[in-house]
Amino acid sequence: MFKKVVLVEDFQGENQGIAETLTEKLAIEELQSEFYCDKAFNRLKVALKKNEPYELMVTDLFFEKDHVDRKLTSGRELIKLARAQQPGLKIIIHSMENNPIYVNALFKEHKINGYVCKGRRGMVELVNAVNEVFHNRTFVSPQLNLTAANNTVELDAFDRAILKELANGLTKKEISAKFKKENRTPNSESTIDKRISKLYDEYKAKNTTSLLFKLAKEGKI
Amino acid sequence: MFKKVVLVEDFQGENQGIAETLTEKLAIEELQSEFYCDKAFNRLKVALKKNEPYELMVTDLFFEKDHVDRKLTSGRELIKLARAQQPGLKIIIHSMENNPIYVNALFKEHKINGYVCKGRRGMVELVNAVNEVFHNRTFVSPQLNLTAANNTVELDAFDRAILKELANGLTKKEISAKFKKENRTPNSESTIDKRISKLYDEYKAKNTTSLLFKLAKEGKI
DNA sequence: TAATCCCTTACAGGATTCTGTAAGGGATTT
DNA sequence: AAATCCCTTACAGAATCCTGTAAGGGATTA
Repeated sequence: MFKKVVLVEDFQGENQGIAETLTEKLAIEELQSEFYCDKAFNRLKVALKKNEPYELMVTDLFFEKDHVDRKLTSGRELIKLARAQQPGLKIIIHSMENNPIYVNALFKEHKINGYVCKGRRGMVELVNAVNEVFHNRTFVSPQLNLTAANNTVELDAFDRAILKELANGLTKKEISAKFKKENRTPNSESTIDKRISKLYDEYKAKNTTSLLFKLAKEGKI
Repeated sequence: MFKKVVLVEDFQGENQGIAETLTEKLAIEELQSEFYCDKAFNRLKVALKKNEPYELMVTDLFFEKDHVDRKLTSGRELIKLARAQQPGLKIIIHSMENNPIYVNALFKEHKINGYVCKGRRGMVELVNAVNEVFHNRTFVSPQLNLTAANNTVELDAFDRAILKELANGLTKKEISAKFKKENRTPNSESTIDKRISKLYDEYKAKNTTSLLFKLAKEGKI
């Protein structure tokens, strides 16, 4: 089993519960609990320098903001840097996020090794995940169903820029004017119109209202 | 200190962490961990019958649905029944919810004794909360700031009905027609117009799009 | 060079939204 | 009974949204 593991989770209760599971059920010898991404990344870096690298990182994705200054504000950023620095590190995510699209992206982009949803069976699954990952396999919470139809399309920068202004209540004419003023292009009302219409199709929305609602609900914006 | 405590929390990791805190840090002698509201309520009932009632309940608010059938689906329902059955029971809520309006309502309607936000300092706060409540005081997580300006207004049933249809992309005319068909009242286009306009003021939205976006983001709908 | 594709832009008209005025009815107050 | 308040409803005009057609330019391909 893994000997050296770092746990990154900001919720105190959850952190404690996971730590107990990892040390009791899985007999991890050296477990380092962290509450901030920056601190965790530092741990990884120092350990690597000393030639005593961590073997596994278990991390959350979303971290609450507080009075402490931070460079890394999300698990995603932490993972990116950690991967770049130490390609062999095993990474398991333990998070509330249950959007298959998002999770899929993490597997593809950052080569994570496991994904566990927080929930009723969170600890049972985590134990399984650690075991699987230890044997060089991947693990995904069953409820996620990653293979299911993920026919949604990614939003590009232009889409996002438009959606942001729509969310603020600007009309298309106003958005066009704003883009022109800020020398952003494309910026004509027609093109903006066309883009939004395309999004209607892609997200099966009938109008801007339902589009923004759906995207907000899915956490895409 | 309390001797007999029931903990109701569906997330396995969190449940474990809290249990450890309560038994280790607070020396609770008899702690019962439950993952479902129904089971917790049963525990309370049986203990009361035996004349060995629980003194404190620590509970979450939101419980994930799974394959197990359930009558009580939320902490709120559990609290209501528990209060009715055993008015002297102390209740502390430990939840993600950080909407002051909602928390305020819980204090007013159900006379809860403490409210702790899940988060970085969750366990520290929980220990404080239990101590305060033990001495017949109340506790609220500092970040909640219950007294602060809560100028947001609750959405009533009519508001919600309208917003739901708007989110689905129906026009006001369609909503009006639908309400008429379903014999729901009020149902005129004008009244629906007026209601939505009122919501613009209350939520500082410029149009339906920004209104739905804001409400979705705030988790109100 | 011509053909084709894709993106941007313009324009237009029918539908919908947004906002204001106004009228009627029920409940409460004077 | 009269006055007042609040909610519902109708209507209307200006602004905005939504959709379709069409034209122009750059890039790629034949």
